[in-house]
Amino acid sequence: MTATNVLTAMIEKLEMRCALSEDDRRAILALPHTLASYGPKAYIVREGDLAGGICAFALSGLAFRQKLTTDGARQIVALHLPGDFLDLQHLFLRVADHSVQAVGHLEVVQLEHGALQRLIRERPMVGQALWIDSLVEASIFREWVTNVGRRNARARIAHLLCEFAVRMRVSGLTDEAGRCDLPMTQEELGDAVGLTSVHVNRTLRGLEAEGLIQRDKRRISFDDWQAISQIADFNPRYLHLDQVSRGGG
Amino acid sequence: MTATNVLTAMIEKLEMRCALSEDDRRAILALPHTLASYGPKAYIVREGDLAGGICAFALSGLAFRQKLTTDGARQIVALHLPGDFLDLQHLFLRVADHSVQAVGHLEVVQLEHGALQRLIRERPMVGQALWIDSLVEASIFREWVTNVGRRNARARIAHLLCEFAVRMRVSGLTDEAGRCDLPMTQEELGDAVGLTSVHVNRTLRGLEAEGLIQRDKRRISFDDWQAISQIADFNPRYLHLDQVSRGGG
DNA sequence: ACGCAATCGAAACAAATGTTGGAGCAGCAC
DNA sequence: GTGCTGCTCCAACATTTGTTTCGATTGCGT
Repeated sequence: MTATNVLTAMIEKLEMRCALSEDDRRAILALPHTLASYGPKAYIVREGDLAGGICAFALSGLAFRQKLTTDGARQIVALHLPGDFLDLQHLFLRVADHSVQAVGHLEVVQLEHGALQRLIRERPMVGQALWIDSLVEASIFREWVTNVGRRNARARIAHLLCEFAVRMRVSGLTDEAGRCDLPMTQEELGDAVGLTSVHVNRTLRGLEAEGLIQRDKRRISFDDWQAISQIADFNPRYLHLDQVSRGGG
Repeated sequence: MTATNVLTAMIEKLEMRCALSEDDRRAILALPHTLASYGPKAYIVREGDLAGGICAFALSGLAFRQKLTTDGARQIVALHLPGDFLDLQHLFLRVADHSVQAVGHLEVVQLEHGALQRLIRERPMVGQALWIDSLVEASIFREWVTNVGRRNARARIAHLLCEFAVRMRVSGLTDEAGRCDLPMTQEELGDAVGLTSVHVNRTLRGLEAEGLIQRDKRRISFDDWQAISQIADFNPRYLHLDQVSRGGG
């Protein structure tokens, strides 16, 4: 992947958030940046870090955000796919309140906070697009609170699958058949939906027995969208996929 | 409360997020605004609303954000005190993904989205302060995911109390003794921490029996901060109270 | 191909939390 | 005051979810 289309991917993402001018795009393409890659379980940001360094944009691979409790339990609070900003959430904060970790192999573009902040000051529309992106992430956090707080195990897991599938589809990452696989261990799944891996295993086997999902090794997929999204109580509104049409504020 | 010190409260809040210039403050004071008040359970924003109208800043009273599931369960995803912006989260979004509701009697200043967006464009530092405020809210959402997903009933409720107490203290709303009361019904408490009101009741009685909290009618308070915050696994880092010292980005 | 480590599948049992239903009590409208 | 209405408190019981443990399987490095 060349330097140019690396930043083009970022422009595409931002244009999903609000309309940009030719000057905006030029300014983005002029950003100083470096490519980096992380191995499985590598940390991109670590809770407690003094932020203010680097903001990454994912090109390929998966990552998640997580928090730890004092007794060692982990809660995954967000998933990230290619095309997501990985720590816009810390852009203006002094110290990281959570960690960001690669799932498998992960490739990113790194941008310095300083450069990004300068861009935001000089190209307000780009700033707005970034702001909107962080607001959409916040909306997803709220849905996760609801998912973990008010749905049972079946619905929680189904909901996670639905969110993942929709986001993959929107990013053009599903296969020809429109299917996609979620390559997480059952323990990671549990940490994302507030369950133990044992109960995730039970629930997953149940869903498979009912013919609602298929599993192959560590990958989960499904093809009856209607059925699974109903079980999940899934309404994509919170993903704010309609932002494009808004144009600039 | 006069129009002037109404906006002064807003300036104070924003200066907790980043340093503002004299011009910034003047621009804020020049904002067109109206006062409004809501009765108990009145909606300030309703899920599904086309956003783009009004952004409120709370002057007195409590409010919370909530989402509903299809089968009617409610999840409260945030609490708001005097001095909080009530729907910065929707400032740039087309349709509201959740509701904001008054708890008791609530007084606010209303600002039009258009006016706010103009202010952001003309005074970038004010924009940054608002952005930071929304990032801090997002951080609180993440902590709530963790609270609901990975702590037991005792810890969850204690954590909510701790968060409330710290935020009240920071806003200068505690009484002389540094105590504060949380005037929510047990059902509302349950909806905030992902439990039923029955289990909230059990847990609350347990905490009181152990001498960790006191209750008077619908109000809960405590005075052994050490004890309660340990039970809650409470670490105030996620509230990002240290933003002030950062100055401008 | 071999062996180690991680993950999955599974069962028995334990604990936490939810459900239902109802009694008592406070606040509020009249 | 009287009668509602909503909240608190409580108990019995049901259900979901967690814990522990272990064998089977898979992935991976050599």
